[in-house]
Amino acid sequence: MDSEEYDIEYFKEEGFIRKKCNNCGSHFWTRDKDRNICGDAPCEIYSFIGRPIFDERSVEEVREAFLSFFEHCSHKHTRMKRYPVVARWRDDIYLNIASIANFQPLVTSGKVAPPANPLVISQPCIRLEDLESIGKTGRHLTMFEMMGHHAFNKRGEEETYWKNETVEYCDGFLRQLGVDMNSITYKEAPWVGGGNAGPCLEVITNGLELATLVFMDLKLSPRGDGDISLNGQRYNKMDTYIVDTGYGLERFVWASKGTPTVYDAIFPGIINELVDAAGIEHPMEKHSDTMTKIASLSGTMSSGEIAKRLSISPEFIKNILKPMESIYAVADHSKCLAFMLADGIVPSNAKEGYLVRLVLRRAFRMLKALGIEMPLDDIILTQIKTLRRSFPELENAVDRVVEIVSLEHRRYGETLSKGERIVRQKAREWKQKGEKKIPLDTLINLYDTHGLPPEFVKEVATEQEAGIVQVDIPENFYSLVASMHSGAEKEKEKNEDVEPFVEEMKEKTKTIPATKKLYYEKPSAVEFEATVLDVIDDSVVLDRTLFFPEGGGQPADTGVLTLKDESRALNVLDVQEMDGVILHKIENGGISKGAVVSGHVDVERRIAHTRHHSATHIVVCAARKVLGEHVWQAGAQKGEKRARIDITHFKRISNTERREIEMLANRMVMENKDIIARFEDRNEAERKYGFDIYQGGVPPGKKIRIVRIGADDDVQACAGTHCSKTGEVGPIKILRTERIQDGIERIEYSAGEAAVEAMQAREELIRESASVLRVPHDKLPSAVERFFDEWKQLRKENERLRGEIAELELDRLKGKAKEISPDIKVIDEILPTADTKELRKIASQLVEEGYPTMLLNRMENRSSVISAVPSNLSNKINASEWGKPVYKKLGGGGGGTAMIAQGGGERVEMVGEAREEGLRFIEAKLKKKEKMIL
RNA sequence: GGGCUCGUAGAUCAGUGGAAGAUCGUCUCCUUUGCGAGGAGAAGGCCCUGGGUUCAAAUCCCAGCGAGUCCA
Repeated sequence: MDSEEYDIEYFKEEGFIRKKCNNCGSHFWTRDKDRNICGDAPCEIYSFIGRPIFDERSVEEVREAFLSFFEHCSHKHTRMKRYPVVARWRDDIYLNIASIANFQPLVTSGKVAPPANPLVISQPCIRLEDLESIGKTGRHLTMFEMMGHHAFNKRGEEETYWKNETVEYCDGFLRQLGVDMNSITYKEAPWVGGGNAGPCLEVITNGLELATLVFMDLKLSPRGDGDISLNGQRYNKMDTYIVDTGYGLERFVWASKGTPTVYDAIFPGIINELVDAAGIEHPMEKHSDTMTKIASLSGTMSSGEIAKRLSISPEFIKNILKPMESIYAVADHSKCLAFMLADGIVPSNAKEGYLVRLVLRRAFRMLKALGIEMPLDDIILTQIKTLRRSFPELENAVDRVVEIVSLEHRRYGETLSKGERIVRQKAREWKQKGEKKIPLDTLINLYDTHGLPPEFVKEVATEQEAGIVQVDIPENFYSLVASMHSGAEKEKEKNEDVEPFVEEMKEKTKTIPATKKLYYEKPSAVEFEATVLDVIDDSVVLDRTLFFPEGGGQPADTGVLTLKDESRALNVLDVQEMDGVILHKIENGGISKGAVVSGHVDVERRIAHTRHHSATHIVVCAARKVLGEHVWQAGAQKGEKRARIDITHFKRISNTERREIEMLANRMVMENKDIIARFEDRNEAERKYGFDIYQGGVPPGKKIRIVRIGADDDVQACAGTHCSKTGEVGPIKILRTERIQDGIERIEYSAGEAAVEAMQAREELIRESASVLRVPHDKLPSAVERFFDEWKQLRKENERLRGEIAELELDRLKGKAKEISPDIKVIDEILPTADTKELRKIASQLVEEGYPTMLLNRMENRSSVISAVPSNLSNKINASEWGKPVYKKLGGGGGGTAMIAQGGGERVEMVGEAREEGLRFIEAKLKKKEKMIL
């Protein structure tokens, strides 16, 4: 990046000098002519520990100072409310990682006007990249507030402000706080992130980076042919250029207090509670010198290096530093969880829900290791009590937070106790096999499939009762797991084939004016006239249309287009929208530009879709009322006969809840509320209704279509077709609920005629079942139960009787034994009705009494054979070989041991011959033996 | 969105193609003044559902339903 990017007038006016860091080689600006290093860690140690940079301020004070500074500076910034920590308006990230993330990608690309310009905000952000470092480094936080002032500029329009003012304001704000101006350095550090990039200045004092001033004016070029190269990727200039600043709220508070860690600065209360609960002492009480030294170095080197440098004893690390790290991490995690859960994230095995579970389980683990009994939900509630002054909305969620956290705690406990059993058993297995160590792939497998961290496996496996098996945990364990998974990722390439096609169609439709959407203006019309603007392959573009294109889970309309002149009808198979241009895919071609057509929409299909779409809004609304505010639509599909929505919820929807949702939904129908759909200004809509309107996704554009039911019972951004009154939806019948993922429930339902049909189908099911059993409908459950019980009893009775028959058969069969050679009496019989089990039972009895036995049965379509030989004859006859020719005769196979074998075949008519075959075999065998003996 | 693992007695699990098992719990009897403990015995299984392969499937294959877990 060129150095003139940082050629900023304010620096010159103020007498800043551009220097090159003697240590790291990066360029920086400073007022101090004697300064030769950039001032950033690791080039400089934290010099503010124990020596605050400015007067002590609380989190609230710093935040307010920042927001009002920018509200009242010469560019009057508008103060914005925070956005949620879960980035539901974006499909590339789950969590809100920066204040600018609120405005990506639609505002930053210039497609949507900013909600205010310039603006200032303090945005709670969550970053889990450095999860492992939390508590250890003293500066990492999973959840922090990024204070930012943003100015959105567009080329060719009047500039709000750019680099010069940004630096001037930063300087001014630091001066107002009382920071020594000579200590400040502005370090040049090109910034890259989220598909954008630009020059950037890091604002540093006393070794601590307080803020980042980004001048975002580049975007990643999709084909890699951009003019500007950064970090090995090509970028192009954007049409917009944006001031994106990030001031670390917690860092300012830390700098003002000079505590050893940022955690001590922002959660002193929680930390004291945890220290007490763990029964230890905060090391600052007795070892404040050591702690201050460690803290000063913590930005510069790893904890291992620090320990070496300061010759800290391993005992001190184990007994004092390690527990403190966990306490810091719990304090941090509990705040992170407060925001995640209150903003509606539901724990799950997928997506953002997995992230919240990850943090939850880390916190549980550390609390357990610290021996703290206090439940995590109590700690989170304490956090919320502190936070509610600034974020009163968190308090609305306390009941849900408590429920989710204790539920997750229970689940985690179950996972661990199950894991304990698994590990113990595996350990025993290895012990028996003589293995001393658990193999690495097993260790990885235990984590991957059962969620058992290697530390846990080690703990259990080395216990006395498990047999003390060695466990070696490699340093890079977690990256090994990660690399194992990355192998399967190449599958995704399929999607890339679709992209060029979409690009191509976009290119082709680019010059065509947007189609007029009659289906919004006249929702109930079914016929229209239009002119053909263009024909692309088998798709027709009209100047206006009633055909609804597929979108938002609503399938496309079908119908016919009739050519005015020829009165020829063309079937419309599919309708798609490309950047406002609607493509009608037709079955039979022969249509040309300029033709006038009349269109006719398949009205039955359309109405069914419309009902199901309105029903979807009603069901989600009912579900939110029954289950809670955290319910968020995670996908939807409408059809003619049924529709489904996936919603986030932390447990299974019970039978009662399902019925309650159904009742509430139908009540909304019966109240015949108005459904009003109209286009509204996006920013205004967001202000009025909040981000809950984006349940079905975030539509592009400055204006968005808002669908409201009743007195704003439900408000959503939605492009679909809707009834004008809820009464038109007709009955709503929930068909089933399904758990498609942990934390996501799918509700399937029918509306209108389809609902009546569904109810009739169910009724028919009951009627048929009842008539089979010849009982009235209401006796069905008791009758089924009775039949099932009786069936079980009869089955047992049957088994018992067959046993008795077997006993009785014994004498009869013994009487029919054939003396083939002296002292050897063979029994071979066909017992047509006996089952295999019975044959076996009888045969084993006879064998015990010394008879070689072969028994056959004759079922409807197969015949089974059992052959058994007493042990004293097993050297002469092999039961398995004896059976072979018999199975063959029956057209099947079989086998077994020399003592007992079984088999059979499907040629039941051959049973008699098969039996003779068996007899011949054994005669031959015994006679031969006899001869040999003779 | 992708991967892996698991569904067998009330509970926890063995069994991995040739007669459904163990431990705990339950019940009955013995022992005891009673409880506990001990001894003897018994009951309790659509081996998740549906297809397929096989002479034969709890076991192998496919699909579904249910549960757990890891990764993006």
